[in-house]
Amino acid sequence: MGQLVVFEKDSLDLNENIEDFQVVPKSHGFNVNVPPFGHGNFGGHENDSTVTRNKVRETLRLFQVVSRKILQQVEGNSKGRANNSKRVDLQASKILKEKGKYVNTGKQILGSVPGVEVGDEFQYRVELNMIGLHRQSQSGIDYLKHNGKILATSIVASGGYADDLDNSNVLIYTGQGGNVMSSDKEPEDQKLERGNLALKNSSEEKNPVRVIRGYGSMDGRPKTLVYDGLYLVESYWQDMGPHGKLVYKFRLRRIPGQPELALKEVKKSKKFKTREGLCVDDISHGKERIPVCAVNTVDDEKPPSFKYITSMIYPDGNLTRHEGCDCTNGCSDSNKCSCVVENGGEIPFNHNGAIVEAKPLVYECGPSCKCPSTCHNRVSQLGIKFQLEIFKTSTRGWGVRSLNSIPSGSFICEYIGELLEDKEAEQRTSNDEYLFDIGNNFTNSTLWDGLSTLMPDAQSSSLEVVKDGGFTIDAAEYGNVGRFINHSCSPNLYAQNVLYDHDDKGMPHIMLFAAENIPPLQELTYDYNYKIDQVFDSDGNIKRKDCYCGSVECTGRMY
DNA sequence: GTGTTATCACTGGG
DNA sequence: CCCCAGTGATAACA
Repeated sequence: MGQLVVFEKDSLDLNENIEDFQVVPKSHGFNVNVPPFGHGNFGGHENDSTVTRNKVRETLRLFQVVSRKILQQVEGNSKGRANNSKRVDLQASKILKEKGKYVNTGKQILGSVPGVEVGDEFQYRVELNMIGLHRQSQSGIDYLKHNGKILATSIVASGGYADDLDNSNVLIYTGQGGNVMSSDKEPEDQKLERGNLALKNSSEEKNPVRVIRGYGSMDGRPKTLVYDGLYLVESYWQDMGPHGKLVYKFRLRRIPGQPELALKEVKKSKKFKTREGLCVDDISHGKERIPVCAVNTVDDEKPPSFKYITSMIYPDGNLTRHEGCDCTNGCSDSNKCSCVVENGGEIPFNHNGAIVEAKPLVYECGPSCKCPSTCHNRVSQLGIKFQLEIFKTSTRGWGVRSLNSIPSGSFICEYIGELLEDKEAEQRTSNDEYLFDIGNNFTNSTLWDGLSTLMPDAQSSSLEVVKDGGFTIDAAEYGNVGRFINHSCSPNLYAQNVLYDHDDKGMPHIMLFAAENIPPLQELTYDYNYKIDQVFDSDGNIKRKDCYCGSVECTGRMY
């Protein structure tokens, strides 16, 4: 057996890494894989690594939906039996493990993990475990044994100790042990064993160590874990800890050549006000609660002009008013609240405002309900929550991205414009780019394949499917930020039909929600759901449009 | 194999 | 917001 590990430049192959370590002569040092930035949708080739990427995304997406469903039950707006445990993360991960949805389950991996990219975000430690990024459920240092010697594979820097979490490429990490975290035991000197020993060995062997950083306070609720890439352990020493006992300290330096974290880029640009310099102006002209900037670093083009509106324009006539509920003390009672009943007995959102799962149609409480605007059954009607900006892409015109991290299930924005009957839509000459065909909007997309096998009761049979109403939303002249969101065959958003102010099921509001955790500056996309050779012009000829989303699933044609 | 223990979790209450 | 105790699952270790 040779030395350690790791990855020749072209050996991203998952199976090789799992079956056994590759042998690289020590003198060559470590050849580090630098994965592409973002979610790997751009310019990818169909090979094992992109396939693995999709598996990782699917596993995480399923986990997020399942954990939200369990949380929904725990929060008590459910008819189901109450579950005692509040650890929705652990319950959800157990289900996925039983169903064999874990990824990278072979031997532990030193270096990059297939399918995981710098900047990927997570909400729970167990997510790291599910995809083989960091196996320890609580411990911050993960390691493997190779030829009788233990080597660190990954660390989680959550700020539980006084670690240096600044924006530099250097991280000072405190070792484990010594009863530092437990209050009921006497603190003692940390020993050079377990994780501490592994980091020491990694320092000597100069093998790459994955770093996952936690942002947000330990007890403050919103916490995000971000995969920060590969580091080398430069040095280690003993230091006096805050409790008067010796602790180990490790200095890690980020390996150059990896993409910068978008999180840091955004912070930096805000600090130096460069983003304000990029921002042409608020395209909503103050109509959104949060300004929507336009940035263009590609060319001189200005955003196209249109009239910004924040609510749908309906044709003259008779929209049936939504019959509201009479709840004055919360809308959680599945029997009393008529809106909850329409949703199949459960509020489709968690208390933090995340949608639980995709449904054919969601009923929010509305203007004719007696409940206040703080009702948990009002989410998408309240407008944009994230700092969105439109930006010029290199191949697909303008696109939309967020400056904030977006947790899976979050509401993004409505697709707003003029509602037209399809007859009228055909007569208009609006650019296809700014049309949304409501009939296309099937929620049973491939995004959620596999969910039903995990949660047998996932879809209640009583829910109606939106009929093909023959309506189109035209956002060419009047619209909102939603008109700029591009299509992708491998999207990170999905379109959800919602009713709250009227009852016409054929023309629901089109609300876009996050289908996964989305890092800052990653382009937001959804599946336009066109069918190839099913789009016609006014003369009845088949129309074609090429797709440039660049994802593995992309057929090259949008329609 | 099987029991024991350590662990930069997580939750909810005060 | 901060601190704390109670409940936990997982993997390493004996």
